[in-house]
Amino acid sequence: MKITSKGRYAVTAILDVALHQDSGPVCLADISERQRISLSYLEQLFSKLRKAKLVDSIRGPGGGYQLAKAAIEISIGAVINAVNDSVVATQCKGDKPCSPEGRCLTHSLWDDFSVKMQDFLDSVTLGELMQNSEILEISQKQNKAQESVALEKENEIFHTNQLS
Amino acid sequence: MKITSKGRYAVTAILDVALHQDSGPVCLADISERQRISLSYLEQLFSKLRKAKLVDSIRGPGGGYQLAKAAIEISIGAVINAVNDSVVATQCKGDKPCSPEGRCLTHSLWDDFSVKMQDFLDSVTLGELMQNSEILEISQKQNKAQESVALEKENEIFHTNQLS
DNA sequence: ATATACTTGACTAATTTACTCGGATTATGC
DNA sequence: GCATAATCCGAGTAAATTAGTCAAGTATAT
Repeated sequence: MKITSKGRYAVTAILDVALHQDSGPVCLADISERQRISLSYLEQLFSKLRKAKLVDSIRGPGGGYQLAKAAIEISIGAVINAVNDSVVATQCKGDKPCSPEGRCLTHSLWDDFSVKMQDFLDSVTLGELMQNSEILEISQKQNKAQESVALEKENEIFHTNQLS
Repeated sequence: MKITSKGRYAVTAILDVALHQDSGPVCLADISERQRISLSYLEQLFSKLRKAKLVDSIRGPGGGYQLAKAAIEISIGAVINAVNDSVVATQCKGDKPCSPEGRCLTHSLWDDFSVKMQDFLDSVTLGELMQNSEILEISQKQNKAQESVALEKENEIFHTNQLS
């Protein structure tokens, strides 16, 4: 399990698909422009996302990518695993302990943690993030609406409501 | 926030200190031998761990490193952050939205996730991992004890208990 | 047909990782 | 005080990874 900017690119890119697929397949050129990720790099990432069955591709004009399942069923962990090359599994496993005293123990401790982290990453889904954001966005819009109303009343409330 | 094998090296190394510091300061040469990490690389890692006030150093013969606080107060997140160079913060923050439509939104979604992950990493401590492992170790010893008993009975139970 | 868009593979600059080397500093025990 | 054990420190480097380019395809809608 590795988490680098490559994973961030993949997650933001697939999130872009999730956010825009209502109006049909999302093509990489659009994602490239919106997210400022190079087209060729997106091609590499989506090739892996497709092989991991996280997105479906539609070729030809008007084509692009769609989520292969509901956003709530796609975990961040799956996206990140998809774009990272399979780990070399340099750690020893439970069955074949590695020789130097103390090493196997720390390995198993790291494995403990590794499993916890994987569980965490698998528990967060694109859908969940999108929901949070919608709430956030709505509340921001509400704030803005209130703000413009508030501006008119500014002088009246300015000194009476500093703590909100 | 980045999670790579560098972080794993740091965590296993500081875990090694935690596991062996009962008998005085733990020197890097011992960690190097036990964990098969090059001495010079350990020096770099512990330089950062020390600057992050996660370990204390004792120089001279018989010296080495000790945890700067209780294992239960040292989070995996702190260890990983300590050894990774400070992130360039290429993402836009809430106050200064980045221009292309859709980009800022996906950035804030990623930030949502980033905060969740940081919280998770901060919630797991060295002490917690060590406790789990002690339980694991004890249960393994018990298993081994049972196994040697079981070996004597092997022929009797071999065909009657395949599914356990 | 033709333009659109995915598909694939080879190649590359920049960055990071993991490591080496050489030395300097500090503390201990004889 | 001197050898030794250990941390400190910085420069340098080969290998790996990242992020990207380029070029040649294939499938499909109009």
